Amino acid sequence: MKWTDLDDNWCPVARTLSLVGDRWTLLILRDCFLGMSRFDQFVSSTGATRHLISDRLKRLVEADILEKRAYSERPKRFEYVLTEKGQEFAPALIAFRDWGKKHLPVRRATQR
Amino acid sequence: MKWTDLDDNWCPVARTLSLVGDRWTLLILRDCFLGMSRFDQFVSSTGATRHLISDRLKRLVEADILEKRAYSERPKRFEYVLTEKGQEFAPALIAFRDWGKKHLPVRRATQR
DNA sequence: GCTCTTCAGTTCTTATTTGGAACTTATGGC
DNA sequence: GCCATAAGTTCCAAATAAGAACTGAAGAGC
Repeated sequence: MKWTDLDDNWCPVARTLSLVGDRWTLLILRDCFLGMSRFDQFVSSTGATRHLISDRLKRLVEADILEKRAYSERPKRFEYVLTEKGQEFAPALIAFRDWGKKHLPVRRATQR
Repeated sequence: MKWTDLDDNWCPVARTLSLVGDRWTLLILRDCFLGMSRFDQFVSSTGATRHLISDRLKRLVEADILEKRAYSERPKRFEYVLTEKGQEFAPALIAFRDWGKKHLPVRRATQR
């Protein structure tokens, strides 16, 4: 079964996962909440390949979670900003952050 | 970059994702919160392959999010139950559920 | 005893997705 | 003319997942 097949699952958690339940997608959203909006920012911040970022941004725009808009006409340059639907995803990321802070402390250099 | 490389990222969201930022892992956790605990239950409930479930359960046990314990000695049978660390992941799933309920309504048969 | 069923996996081969790096296109600056 | 920047796309190799069949231990029914 493919993960996109979850999009009409009875469970709202599964439907949500079919759309954003992927590390890179969630990292892109995190970046948006941190104020980033441009392609190359996402690439360097997440460490994902350009290919992946390109694909995930397309999905997010299609799902109306991000909006792609031109901030420059010549040369053509775009930025991605959270829609209201996207903004409302904040509680999920906050829950991830809090859980990570509590249960996954950063390992120190001495422990590596 | 591989996703497991996120485990010592400065960002708690990224660290959390390196552990559970994968659809099947999150679906397994959802099932645990719904009261499921056995291998075949996870397989049929999530629709993932047995291979995947096997792999993800191993990770979750290793991360101390689930505990594997025998509920029968002869024949050997196991169940997987949430640890306290796992229990505390609930807010994230609740956020996913609420967002999905609000923004991703189930499509009806007539629309397919 | 023999066959069927359940559970908790493992193994196998094939298909899909990712990773990594280079290339493209449009423009601006020096 | 040459280099840089932004936002992608293209290519091939490597890693991961899909799907189905197989294993092993035991119990239930006949």
